[in-house]
Amino acid sequence: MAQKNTLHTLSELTGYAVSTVSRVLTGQAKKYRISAEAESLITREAQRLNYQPNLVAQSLRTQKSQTIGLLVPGIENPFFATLSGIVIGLLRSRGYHTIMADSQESEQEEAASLRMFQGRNVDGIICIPVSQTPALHDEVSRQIPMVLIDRYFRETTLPYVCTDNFEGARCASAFLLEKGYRRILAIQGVPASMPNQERVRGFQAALASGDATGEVAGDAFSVENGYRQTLAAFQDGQRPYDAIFAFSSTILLGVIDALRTLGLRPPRDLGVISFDNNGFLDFVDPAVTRIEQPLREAGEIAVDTLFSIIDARRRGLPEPPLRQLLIPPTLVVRDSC
Amino acid sequence: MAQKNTLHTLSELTGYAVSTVSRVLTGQAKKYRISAEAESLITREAQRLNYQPNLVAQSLRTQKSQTIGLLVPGIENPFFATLSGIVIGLLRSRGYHTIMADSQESEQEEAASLRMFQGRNVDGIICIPVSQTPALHDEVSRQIPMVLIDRYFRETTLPYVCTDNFEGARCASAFLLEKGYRRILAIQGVPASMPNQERVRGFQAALASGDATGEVAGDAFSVENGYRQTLAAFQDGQRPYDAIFAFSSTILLGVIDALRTLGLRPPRDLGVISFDNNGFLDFVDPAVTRIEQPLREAGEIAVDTLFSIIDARRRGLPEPPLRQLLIPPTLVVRDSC
DNA sequence: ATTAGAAGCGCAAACGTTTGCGCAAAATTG
DNA sequence: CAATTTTGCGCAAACGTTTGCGCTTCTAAT
Repeated sequence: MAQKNTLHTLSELTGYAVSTVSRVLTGQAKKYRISAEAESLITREAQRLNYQPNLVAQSLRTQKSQTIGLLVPGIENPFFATLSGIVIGLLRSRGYHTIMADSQESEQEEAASLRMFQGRNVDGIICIPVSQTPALHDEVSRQIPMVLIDRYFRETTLPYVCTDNFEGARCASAFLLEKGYRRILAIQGVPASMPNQERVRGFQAALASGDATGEVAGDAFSVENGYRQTLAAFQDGQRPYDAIFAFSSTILLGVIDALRTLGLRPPRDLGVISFDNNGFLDFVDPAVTRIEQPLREAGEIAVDTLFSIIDARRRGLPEPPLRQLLIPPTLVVRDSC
Repeated sequence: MAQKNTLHTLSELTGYAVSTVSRVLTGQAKKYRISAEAESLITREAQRLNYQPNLVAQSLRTQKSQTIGLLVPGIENPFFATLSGIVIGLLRSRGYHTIMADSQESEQEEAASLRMFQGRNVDGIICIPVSQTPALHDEVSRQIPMVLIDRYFRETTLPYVCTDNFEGARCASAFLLEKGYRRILAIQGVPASMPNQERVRGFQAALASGDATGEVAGDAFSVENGYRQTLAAFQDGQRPYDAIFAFSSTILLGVIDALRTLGLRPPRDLGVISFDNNGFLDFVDPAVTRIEQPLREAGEIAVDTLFSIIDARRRGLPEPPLRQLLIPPTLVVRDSC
């Protein structure tokens, strides 16, 4: 069985008190005027034993954990996976660890995870919210700095950094109209989520100004949903739409699959446009015209914002100005419409 | 500022001792014969205050954490992201939380992460190893149950569950040969990693039996690597190979991209085959023939194995039989060769 | 009327740190 | 040489739990 080395064992081995050992190992030797002799003896012994401080005890004592909680609604979705990867990397480069939770789009799970974060003394939370009301988030964020990413609440005092989904959807829709499409089917994701609502709004705003018609269907950011909705719309050889606007790349895959089943081929038979960045979209046949979101930038801003709050609270300073940001996405034109 | 509720505050509010409160809230009321009256009062008050036990203190005291450490070599790779998602989900369904670390293919980072897991009292570790020698892993695993997934050490007493990469690569190569391809370029990932080495072996084993020739190039599981190697191989209009075997879906994307640049089109101009499962591969033009790995099954076995060890150690039982598993992958035939 | 057992609960130690305070010895000063 | 300061380090409390043990009080049995 491996050794369980504590300050106490080091104390016994070196003959110095636990407190002295602690001060040496936390680099406070100078500050507390520990002799060079003691310092080198202790560090040497710590090296030899591969001493690893018990982070749990440390955290209990200092009320910090060098850990950030990351809450996403479904890690299996490549969009969230990519975003998570970016955030985890950024946190790591700041010396912070990440504890991940997955709410699976469930408010229950979300609440449980937030509570768990509280109980774990995480130093901050980055959250893609699922719930409709910010009550719990507000409460938790009074104790632990939190910033929202990708989704946000309409009226909230929580900082957030999200894509300007309204503008993105408007822009995508306008592009379709410009290309001459007139009957557009938008296949949406989770209807209650803010990005989705904004995309619906953007879609409708673009339609409002012209003579085109549009409809919204669907209920999940999933391949299945894309498949199902497309099949349903084009059943019996009908062609009620001449373009499809998929609200995510997962939905898009379902659409493409369904179109193949139906024997329809974009852009010949109808136009297709999507949301989300995903390198794979360039390799789909045909390469998909899409709205790309600045994920890395969003991640960076979110992490920055989070740490500025953490920092301010630690030093007892007033909270930094509330940062609520909508980053404009960009249209990437390819061959699908 | 939000309330910081501890057993102590509940104790004061209800008039019962901290220990009583603790026992009630951990469901030990019967066991310790706490009166129904006390129990209901305490639970009621805990509800009202939204009491959330301090998991850090709990963990320090009980030496458990309800947390598993997950170490991957690069979360941005969709393959690892998918696998992570599966594992996180499985752990969650067992009531365990996940703390994720990313070694970025660096031994240094890997070591730091494993030490971090130790310091955090995680109850178990699931690891995709990066290091070449199992020394540290062996040491850590004496203290904390660990199972390897996806990659393993050649001679190790650590349990693992991985794809049978030799067989997968052999099978893919054999398929190419069968289709008549004779000059094959294999573009590999991280050369030192076990799956990669096994794939190289499988590739060479398949070639050995016939009259075909093959070469191995590349050094990373990345899109760039695939792109670079393909371009380098086919420069100056040369056609030294009639098929490419990409060792991962990321590499594959680079290959496809390069082929487009070069004006070559599979399967007409040459055959292409890949490793990895990734739903997107069906939507690439042309749909990619590939070796799919049973990710979910692997995740399930890994988690099962881990908990069987955790369980055995907790109850002081002997370790369960060492489980070292190679799961055979499956060939999925599409249109790229 | 004593006593044994049960019922109901509290004391205090322990988990491994960090840190304010204090104390003795050595060094410096007047 | 006495008084003061500096040097070097240890004591013990605290973070919030869990849990072995033991202390009362009550009931019931002898």
